[in-house]
Amino acid sequence: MQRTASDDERLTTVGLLFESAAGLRRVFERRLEAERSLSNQSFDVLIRLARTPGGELRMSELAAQTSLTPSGLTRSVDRLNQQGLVDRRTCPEDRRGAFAVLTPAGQELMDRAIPDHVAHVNEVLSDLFTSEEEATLASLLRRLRDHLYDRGAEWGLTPEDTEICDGGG
Amino acid sequence: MQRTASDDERLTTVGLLFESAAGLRRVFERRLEAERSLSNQSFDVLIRLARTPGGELRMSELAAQTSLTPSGLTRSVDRLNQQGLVDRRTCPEDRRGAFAVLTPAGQELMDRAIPDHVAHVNEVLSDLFTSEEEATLASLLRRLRDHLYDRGAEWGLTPEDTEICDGGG
DNA sequence: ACTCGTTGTTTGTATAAACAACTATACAGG
DNA sequence: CCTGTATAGTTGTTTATACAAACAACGAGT
Repeated sequence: MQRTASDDERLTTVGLLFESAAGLRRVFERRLEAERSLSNQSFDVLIRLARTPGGELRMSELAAQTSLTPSGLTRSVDRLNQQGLVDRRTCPEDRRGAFAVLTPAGQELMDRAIPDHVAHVNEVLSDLFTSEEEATLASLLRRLRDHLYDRGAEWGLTPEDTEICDGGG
Repeated sequence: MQRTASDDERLTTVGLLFESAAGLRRVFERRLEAERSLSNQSFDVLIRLARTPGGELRMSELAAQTSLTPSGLTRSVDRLNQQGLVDRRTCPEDRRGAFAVLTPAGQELMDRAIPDHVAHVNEVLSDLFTSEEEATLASLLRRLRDHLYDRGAEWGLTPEDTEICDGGG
């Protein structure tokens, strides 16, 4: 195997990636919980609905986008439904299928939550990277992600493990 | 707020970071489960014990290093104990305390698992980045992690959220 | 020694997760 | 049509997680 960096550098880089992701996730989690009483997962579901014209998506599509299992999504939507943020709508053309659809309350919540989230991301990352550095980071990470997702099968990942959900977060 | 990149670039970068970390985590998880019947979490606990002279660590230390809650670590060590990989040893100087210590079987397992893991990391990342690119990525991620962990309190993180566990993987 | 407050770890309880089994619907072939 | 098979979602069961309470042991001050 051709190595372009030492074993230790590699392990450290991977460790840093995990720590950075975990740190960011926790920061956003806290804020969402404190300000909106929303779990990261709920927000992830809601933001995908909010970004879809009509505010509705098939359950299976939503499951793939959020990296949730079908049963996980069913229960996540159950909870959101109990909170009055999401409704189910049976698909007219395929009566097996169901749409998850934002309620007016859910839409209204996200109309406020999304700009806040964007501002929060900017706040957390402000003054940390130059524009050029940020572009470099994005480019390197994109290559890593694409590499993992393109060749995922070689490393034992199933297709649904490699669903890509851009802009998520 | 001074912005050095557009909102969308920022969100995309964050999304890429999450997807990269999730992808890597899944790849390692599959391999560890398939070849060693070990969860990522178990491996994380074991690797820290294996890297400690004597192969033992206080429960609280281990919890901090693995980002597990104390109760989570208790249960994790319970499972490892049932598998015969870890034992508990009461601390002589402070009888409240307990050490988690690798059993011979656990030590032997890790003697084989760690080199395999390093090889796997190299395999997954081989031919993806140049040495220079990898150094750049590590440097940018380090700044991000340090930024998050230094200023974590501002974003609502508690001290134990920001324990640093280098080389983890 | 006795009490008070603190610390390290474990346990009780509720919430959430994954996996597999199930229901209902769709579709394809005879 | 009728049957077999695949697909969309849901539900049952088991397992893991976090939070808080319990417990045991330490240390300081009296």
